[in-house]
Amino acid sequence: MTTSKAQPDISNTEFEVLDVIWDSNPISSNEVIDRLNQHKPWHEKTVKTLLGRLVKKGAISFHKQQRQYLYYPIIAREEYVQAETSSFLSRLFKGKVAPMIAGFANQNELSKEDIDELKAVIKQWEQNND
Amino acid sequence: MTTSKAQPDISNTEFEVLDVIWDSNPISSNEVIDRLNQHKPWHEKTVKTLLGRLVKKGAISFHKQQRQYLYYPIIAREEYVQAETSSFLSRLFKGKVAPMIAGFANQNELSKEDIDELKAVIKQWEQNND
DNA sequence: ATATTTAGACTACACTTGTAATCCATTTAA
DNA sequence: TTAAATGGATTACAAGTGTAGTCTAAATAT
Repeated sequence: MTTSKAQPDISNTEFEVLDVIWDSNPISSNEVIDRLNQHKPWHEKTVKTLLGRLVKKGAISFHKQQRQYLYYPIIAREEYVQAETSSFLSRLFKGKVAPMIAGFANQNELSKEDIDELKAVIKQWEQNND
Repeated sequence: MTTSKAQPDISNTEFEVLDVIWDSNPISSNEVIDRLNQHKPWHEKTVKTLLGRLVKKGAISFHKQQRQYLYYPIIAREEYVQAETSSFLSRLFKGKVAPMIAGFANQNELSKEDIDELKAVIKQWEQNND
């Protein structure tokens, strides 16, 4: 059975923070800040606000280590990503994957590698559904 | 050459309105309202607000027919959809399509039909890139 | 032991978004 | 020809978002 929980609404910036936490956890706010700052010049306070919002939304939680918090995810990346993907596909492509790939192909955004990978995914699917 | 314009940020509700306009245009606000209301119970005023916002954002425009406006899209659906797709894929799948499909497959969300369609897309791609 | 730094909590504030209501000038109906 | 309806413009307003600043208590440095 496929259990699908309603995901809380996670904003774009919140997602970037969450992604760091998915990547490595438990993790302190400072570590999150450091990692983010390799790419984004976000103020420390900003990141902390986002951490707080993610906690409030139930996307992450933490346990205390002395005075600091160590954060960890509550929702799984796979689940979240799958839910987002489904809603994305249904919004823009009536829920069908092939038209999305086709649109991509038309824009010349598919490489030989992508094609090979797609073939592998298909082969895998066929093995599981013979 | 692939010309990619920066798309204005279009909200979820705005997108639904825009989608009606893509579907049939030029179109009056009343027609938009009627079509939307086959699925969404949005107040007339709400839809008009959204039309106004879309105009302000440069996504649509209109010409007057007496006292009414007839709206038409400025940005093309294909372009918009492609831009959204790229940003979606880069956010969640490092820009690669195959992992997205794979995730879908793992959730048992791929039907035989989807697979056949994907194969067709691949075959098409290969013909264009021999 | 005091001064300073630090961690998190709370507050701020403009902008966007969803969801209309009100205002005003025409059209249209009575 | 006066009243009502209609179309668009303007205004409203709470919740969410991006982006911090301030407050407060604890830890650390001097």
